[in-house]
Amino acid sequence: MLIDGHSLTYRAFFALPSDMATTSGQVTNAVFGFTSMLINLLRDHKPDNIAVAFDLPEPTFRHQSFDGYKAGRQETPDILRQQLGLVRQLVEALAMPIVEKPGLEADDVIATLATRARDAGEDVIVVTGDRDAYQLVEDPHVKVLYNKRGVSDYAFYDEAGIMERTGVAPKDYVHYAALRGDKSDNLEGVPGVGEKTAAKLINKYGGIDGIYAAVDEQTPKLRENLGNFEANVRRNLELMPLIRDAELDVELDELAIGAVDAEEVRKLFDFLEFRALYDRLTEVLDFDGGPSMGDLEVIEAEVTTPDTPADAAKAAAAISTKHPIGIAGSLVNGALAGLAITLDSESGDVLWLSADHLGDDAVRDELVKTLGSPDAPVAGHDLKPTMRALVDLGIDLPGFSFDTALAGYLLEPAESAYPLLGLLQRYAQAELPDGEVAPEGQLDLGGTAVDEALITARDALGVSRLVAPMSEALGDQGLANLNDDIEVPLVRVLAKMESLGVGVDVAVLTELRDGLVAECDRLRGEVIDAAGEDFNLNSTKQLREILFDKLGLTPQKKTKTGYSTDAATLEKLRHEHPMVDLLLQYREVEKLRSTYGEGLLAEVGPGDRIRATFNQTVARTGRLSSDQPNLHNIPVRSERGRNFRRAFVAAEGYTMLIADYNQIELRCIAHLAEDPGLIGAFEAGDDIHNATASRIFEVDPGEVSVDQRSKAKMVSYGLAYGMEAYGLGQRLDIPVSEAKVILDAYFEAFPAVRKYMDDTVAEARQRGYTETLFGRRRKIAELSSGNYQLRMAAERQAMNAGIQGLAADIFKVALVELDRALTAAGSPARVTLQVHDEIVLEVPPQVLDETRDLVVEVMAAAFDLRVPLEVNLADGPTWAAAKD
DNA sequence: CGATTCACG
DNA sequence: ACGTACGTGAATCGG
Repeated sequence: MLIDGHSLTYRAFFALPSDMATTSGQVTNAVFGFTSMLINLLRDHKPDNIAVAFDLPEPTFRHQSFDGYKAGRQETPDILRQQLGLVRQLVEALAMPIVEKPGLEADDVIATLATRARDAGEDVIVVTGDRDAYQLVEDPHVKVLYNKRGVSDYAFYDEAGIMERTGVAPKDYVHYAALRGDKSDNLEGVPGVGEKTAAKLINKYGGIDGIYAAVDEQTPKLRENLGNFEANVRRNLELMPLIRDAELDVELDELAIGAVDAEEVRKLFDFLEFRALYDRLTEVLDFDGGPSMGDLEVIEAEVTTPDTPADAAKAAAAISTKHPIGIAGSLVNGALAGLAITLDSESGDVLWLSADHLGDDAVRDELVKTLGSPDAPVAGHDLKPTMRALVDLGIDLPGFSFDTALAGYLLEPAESAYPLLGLLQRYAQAELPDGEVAPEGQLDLGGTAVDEALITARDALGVSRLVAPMSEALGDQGLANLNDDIEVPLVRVLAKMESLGVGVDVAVLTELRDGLVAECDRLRGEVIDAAGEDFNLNSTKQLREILFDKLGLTPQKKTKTGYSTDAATLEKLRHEHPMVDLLLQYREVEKLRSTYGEGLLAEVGPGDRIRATFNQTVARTGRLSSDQPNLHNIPVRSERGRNFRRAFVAAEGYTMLIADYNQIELRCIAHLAEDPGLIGAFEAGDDIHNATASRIFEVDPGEVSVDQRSKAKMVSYGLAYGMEAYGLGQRLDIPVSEAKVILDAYFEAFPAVRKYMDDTVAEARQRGYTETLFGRRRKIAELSSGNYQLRMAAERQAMNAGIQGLAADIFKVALVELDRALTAAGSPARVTLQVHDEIVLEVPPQVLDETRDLVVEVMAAAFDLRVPLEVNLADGPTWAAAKD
């Protein structure tokens, strides 16, 4: 068996997702795929002898044919090149001969070995994803196992197989391929000659010489093409035959599988975290590499359930604060039904406190002393909901120091969820037992079934086991500071914010809702009148039929399911029919009615306050997100929508203080790009859009028109997203050509910005991920995609990640520091909301002035950028106080 | 549950 | 020839 290591590794790389990586960040998709293929080959074909060949360029000078002829190939991505090294290590550890020679490609090595083996009367299987190998099948001893795609899709070709596949005999394959050319090797063939024509010509005339001897017999077009591109064909005919008589420093009888270095294999598979593959390997190769790595330790908890509150208090007092304390809460409607606390993570002792016990004052007092100590290293998995419930009980966790879900997010921000079980398998090689625990007569302990206690206890124990390995993984990736100094402290700040909630004036909200309901009904009637037919205005499908079929309006753009009816489209159709304008009004009012009117009212909780959730592990850039309800998209841009902010009110005896960063993302760009023009403008405190417009349009700052300023503003905003001329044109409603002129002028005026964008993309492509200044990583896999669309989208993500991510990191620091400063000052002011670059506080009017100073000071000092961080302030009885 | 639309930074 | 700005969450329709 002769394996083309290069070709199979390539195939594996492009077949498997490149976000497959070890906990320490090494991408492993190609090695994984190659290893899996290798194991299957050994299992299915049981070769007596084997060799793996790799490409090896000329060490000092470049071979003529290497340069020109491979020039069209895409450069090997870094994350693939690293893996080629790992594949070699793997093959070496498995004691399989590697055959290669400087200046030769793997397929030449294979051709030489195949020829020698054939001459020695051996049967040969060539395994490759390279079609050049077809030419080797001319002898019945040689067969090709051709990797069509992926890691398991092969075709096994003998002579007849090649005939069937290509239409020519293997001995004629080179002539056939010379006509067709080879795109992947950048060899052009003859235009208009494809699979069928090439086979027909070869079979009729025997070969290239025969074809050209009889070229006059062809149709005029074909004759012309054959004539014009004869040079291509002759060159291909020179380059395509594989070298069959290379001098190699191995003999056939050396190609045996040697003694496997069991320890080396074990170490390598361990590093690559190939547990399942290791088991598969031991099944096909006989060696003793120690116990299977697939065996996970099963974590079993020993639960202590105190009988009386007095016992519970005693147990709570005995909680040791020496080692990581894993805790897990059992929540019912946001309230604690029980709390599991690990006592000894080694032995598996876990204390279970039921809701009854938690409600006991003596128990609570002891918990405040132990768990509530700043020295208690409390850890949890997605602990914020539990923490919020504990805050409600008056128990704070100042020693809280680790959250496994949060750590999982920092290590892999692209995951959609971070289940504890998955983290245990991945980072601790352990799992929790499954199955029912108390099938009959479930003991009732303070309102919670005993199996709930056991399940929660296991979670707590699992957490305590994860702290060490996950801390190490964070350290390895340079994420320790981000975790310890920002994300973990932020959990407590957010828990407090969520627990407090934001005040709502239900009367105002109801009035708004009622007004919108009435207006919605009115507009619906008017739209239907104008349309001349009753239909469901909320159905885009029905609306499409009315607009484009019945009324014959001009379609603008298409979606997957038909013509679009979005606002940008309707805007353009306004003049074509009176119903369009009414429909736009309806859309606006209906959105406000349903999402904000009905939606917010449904979320109002005790004390007329809305308590949303601020998710810390959702946004892949490091931002927070908000749900139930989403308080990050309360209307502000339209007059009518802004009214909703009047319904968000300060509590009795408080006033609202709203602080937001001025242009934080643009400032991040200025800092990251180190653009002198941008930095200068911010340092001078200029109106940044005016200053930008002045530079783009080359007019004095005093002469900038309103139109120029708004264009500059749009460019600046689009910048952080990697906007292109087309997008700018769409948004400004100007021709793409004009948009391109503006964009070019921008990059002319701020050259460092373009350089930053280019460098960022290049670096991300090299490493496979982006990194913010704070070390926050985000994998971006598609940067090497062959799909243009995917690749461009990935580039925009890469450009945006560092900017949005830095702004998010700075904001989080500000939030943590502000909470700390307010606590240290014993201030009665409190944070009730955050919206990406805005912090909303409730402040007693007596301390308003000092709080304003404190907030500005803390926010401005959150991070030292090359430009100042400016903070805007506003205050008033409602959230609507802020006016921009 | 995917698709569409639209609210925010 | 195609598609075209990043990141979210909620409401609604319709298969």
